[in-house]
Amino acid sequence: MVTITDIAVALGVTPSTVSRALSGNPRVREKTRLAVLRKAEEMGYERNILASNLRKGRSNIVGMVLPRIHSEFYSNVTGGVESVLGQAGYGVMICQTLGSREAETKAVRNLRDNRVAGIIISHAIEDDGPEHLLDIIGDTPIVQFDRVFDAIPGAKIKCANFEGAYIATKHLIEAGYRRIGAVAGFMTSEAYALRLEGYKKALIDAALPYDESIVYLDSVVRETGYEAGIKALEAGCDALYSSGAFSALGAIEALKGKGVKIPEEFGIVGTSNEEFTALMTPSMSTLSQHPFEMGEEAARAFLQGREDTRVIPMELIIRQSSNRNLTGSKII
Amino acid sequence: MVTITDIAVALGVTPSTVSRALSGNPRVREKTRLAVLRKAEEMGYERNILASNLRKGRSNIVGMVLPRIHSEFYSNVTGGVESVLGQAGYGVMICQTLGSREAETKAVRNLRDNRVAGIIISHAIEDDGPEHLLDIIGDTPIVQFDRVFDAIPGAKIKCANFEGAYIATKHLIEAGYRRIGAVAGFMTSEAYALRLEGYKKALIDAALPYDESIVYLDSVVRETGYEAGIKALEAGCDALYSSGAFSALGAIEALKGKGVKIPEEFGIVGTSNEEFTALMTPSMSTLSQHPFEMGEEAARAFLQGREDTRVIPMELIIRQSSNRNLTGSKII
DNA sequence: CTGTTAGCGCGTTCAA
DNA sequence: TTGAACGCGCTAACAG
Repeated sequence: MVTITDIAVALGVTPSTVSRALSGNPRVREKTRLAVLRKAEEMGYERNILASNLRKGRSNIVGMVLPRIHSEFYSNVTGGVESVLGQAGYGVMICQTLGSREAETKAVRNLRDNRVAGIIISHAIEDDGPEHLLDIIGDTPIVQFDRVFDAIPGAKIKCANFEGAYIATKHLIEAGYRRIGAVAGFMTSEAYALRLEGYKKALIDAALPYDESIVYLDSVVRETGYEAGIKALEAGCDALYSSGAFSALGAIEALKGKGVKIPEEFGIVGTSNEEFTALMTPSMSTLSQHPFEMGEEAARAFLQGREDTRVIPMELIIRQSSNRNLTGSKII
Repeated sequence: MVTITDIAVALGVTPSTVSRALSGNPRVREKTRLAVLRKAEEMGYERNILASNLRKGRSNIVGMVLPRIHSEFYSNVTGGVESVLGQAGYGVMICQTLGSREAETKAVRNLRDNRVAGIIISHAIEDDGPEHLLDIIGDTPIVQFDRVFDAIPGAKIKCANFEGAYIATKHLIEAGYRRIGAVAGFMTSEAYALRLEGYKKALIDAALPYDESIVYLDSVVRETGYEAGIKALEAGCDALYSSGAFSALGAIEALKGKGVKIPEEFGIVGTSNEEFTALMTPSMSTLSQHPFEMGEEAARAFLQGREDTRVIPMELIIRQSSNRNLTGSKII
């Protein structure tokens, strides 16, 4: 394994000069720089990043902490992060928490011990606050996305949850639905709480009543969506906005099972543009969170050392499940 | 930041002893070991992995090289890898190649420079051989999965491509279909070539003719699947086995567009149990590759230093798209 | 612009 | 069973 010292002796200079030339330090003559580069190439030199990391006290790796990697949303965010950070010469190390606060704590501590250059994190669903992290992150730059805690310093990338739910609900209203329920998720999550607010605001702006009896607060999975669909029907609803995609799927299945025609008799919009939403029958209208772009943005926030909060707009993708009497919106 | 030297002075011993005690070296008195451990705990010592890595010449990170992370298959493999390696104290660093040989070469070189403990890789679709990697992997342990090259030493995790395509085709035959075409993919990929062989064998075993005119050699994407569906219909087929899921989707769309009833008039089985296959209408029968298990197996191969080849069975999941006259198979 | 000096923190010799 | 000493390879401060 050839080192900078080898190059240095071969060239009759010191390791410092070689190091400078290799790392693009301007305090080195152009001629020397070229000579070093050529010699390094010639001798098949490969920088020992481990040594470099130790010397600098920081690794060239950014840790990503997320509930799970095998999900449409998280895998796309990760893809976006990797594409930007890889370009910039950083490695991306992933850690799954499976929604457990304990696993998240362990992952962050492990990353801290690895002296990672930064951490990009979306908090575990179990988290009800940032206390378990505050004392272990130290001075590691941290970028939060999607599920964020304001009490943790650093950049934050959020979805436009309020605005998204607002335009989704508004779209249902414009399509002529009048009694619109919501599969809203747990209010311990800021994201879900904001979506519910957006839904509420859209109703109020349209002078429609906000009725808590048709707002279903539960996890946004297929089963609870199914139940919500049944209940909404019994409650006389003609539409549902769902804060999840799988819960919207469950609702559609429930309604189809009851022989209800979608979108003629009942309209549905889900959240999160999972692949299946475009391929099912009827295809599902959804709010896309642009996960890949969120990942890119998170990576850029890290690279630029930003500390601000950015909001990524949601995009309403209108498909069959709500496409009745359409008035001037985007169809895909 | 507290170091082993800090602990050593606090205890009146040398850093060597502390190092030994901490790393479980037996050449240290039990009493001393306990004292060191307690002191380390008390002082909030965290081992500097960077220094440890440099000293050992190897990092505690395993690199994963794959075409892209945002796919059902790869994200699940990655999930499996991370869950096993995370447990074992390794970090998982991901690198996307987007199918480019050049990007793959760069990624592997980068991992080598990072002195990773090992590499888990599925080759880029552009790769037509392992030449670009042979001279840069050095002595890094390498585990290949799915798209593998036998010329690269080390463990290999393959799908049971031949057997999977065989049982899928056999299932179509047993369901009563008689002229079964294939959307077969490019033969430059061993995986696709083996699937075609399995398809062929099933036909021959059932005394059905193997007809090259209804074998469509093209990429297995939605568009080519659509075209294959049209052509298969014109060629008088009553079923298709597809080596991809999206190509099978395209074929189903083509047939539905032509008013062909599925599965009554036409049967389809796809490969790769993408989430949407269960949720579309009609739901698609598929071969599941068990990607999560493949990832776990790849990780274990690395941990155990294995060099063998293991084959993960495919599972036929029978859904609506081929569920006609069913004779004793599993339905989900 | 280049050299000198001095570690980063740990693990592993060798010697006691 | 412990200590002393060294160096993994690189970078940064300081000096010239």
